[in-house]
Amino acid sequence: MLRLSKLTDYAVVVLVRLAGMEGVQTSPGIAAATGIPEPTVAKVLKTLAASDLVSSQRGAKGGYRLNRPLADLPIADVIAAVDGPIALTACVEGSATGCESQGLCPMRGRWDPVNDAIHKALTRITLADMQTAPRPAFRAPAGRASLQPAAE
Amino acid sequence: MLRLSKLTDYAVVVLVRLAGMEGVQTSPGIAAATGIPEPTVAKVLKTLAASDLVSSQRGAKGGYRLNRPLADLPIADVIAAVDGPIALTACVEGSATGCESQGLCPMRGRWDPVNDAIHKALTRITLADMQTAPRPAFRAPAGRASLQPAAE
DNA sequence: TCAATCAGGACCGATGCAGTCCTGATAATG
DNA sequence: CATTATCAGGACTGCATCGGTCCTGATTGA
Repeated sequence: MLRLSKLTDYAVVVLVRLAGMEGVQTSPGIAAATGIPEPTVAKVLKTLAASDLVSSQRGAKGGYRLNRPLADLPIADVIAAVDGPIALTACVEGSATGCESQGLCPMRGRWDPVNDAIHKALTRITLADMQTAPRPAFRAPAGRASLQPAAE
Repeated sequence: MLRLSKLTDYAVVVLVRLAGMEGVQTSPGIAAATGIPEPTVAKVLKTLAASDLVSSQRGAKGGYRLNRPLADLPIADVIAAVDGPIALTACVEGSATGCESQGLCPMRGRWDPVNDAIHKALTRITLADMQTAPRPAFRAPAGRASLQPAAE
């Protein structure tokens, strides 16, 4: 459980890749570099652009560019951009009309502290933290420099 | 996203209900008290029993009983019992054979710190915390003793 | 022996996600 | 100005998972 979508995982990979270059990068280019299928990369990029995590340049010589440095990009933002707001139950966030059995459910709103704790934890961790995580990509392919292992 | 299953929500409701009584309680009884359909309650109880969160007494006059007080029951345990281990991606937990593009994925294992943070946050919060959460069910008229079998 | 209750599945429908594709808008270039 | 490369924003489908129900035993008290 608590499984987040693959798209979010892809988004992190794409963003890290995007951070490694100065100019704009195209969807096919990123797809080739990361091994993620091109349509999927395009979809992820569009989603990230909609949330202002990346900027897009249309037309020929266009592409995408990272808006903020990785160290300033909490993973919570990425998850929120791709997977929607971070909420643990369907019964959360002032959806007064969502829960079908409001009168019966004795736990209404009880998940709020849990959600808050998770949100805080996810806001603390940035993509830079994930980039320098202990595990150093044991078989990094060509085109991507091997990351230095960093003790936590 | 990060949505946990309804079953987990039900489990919390059931456990809180279970904590309110001394002796054993039957599935139909809990179903009537909480408004959750009886088969679903039975399923939740069986799952919780499999994880030793509750004890069961078979036969006539049987039922379920809570094993530990709510204050000693972190929400992480409930989630793990109902929804399986807490892990954010499919790429996690030593599944060296799971990821189809190991060589390409530069983020292998990068989610570990995130998972760890979430697990810690979830372990800190117990069911007692959720029971006494700030928000007291803003529209539950009769507290928790609604016996209507969810006409919806 | 009989009835009540849990155990442990199988089973089906609905929901949501992953992934692909299509059509248009924009901008550089010859 | 025409062409081409690229993003924008959908719709669409197949698949997996989950929610929920039900059935057949095993156990135990009366």
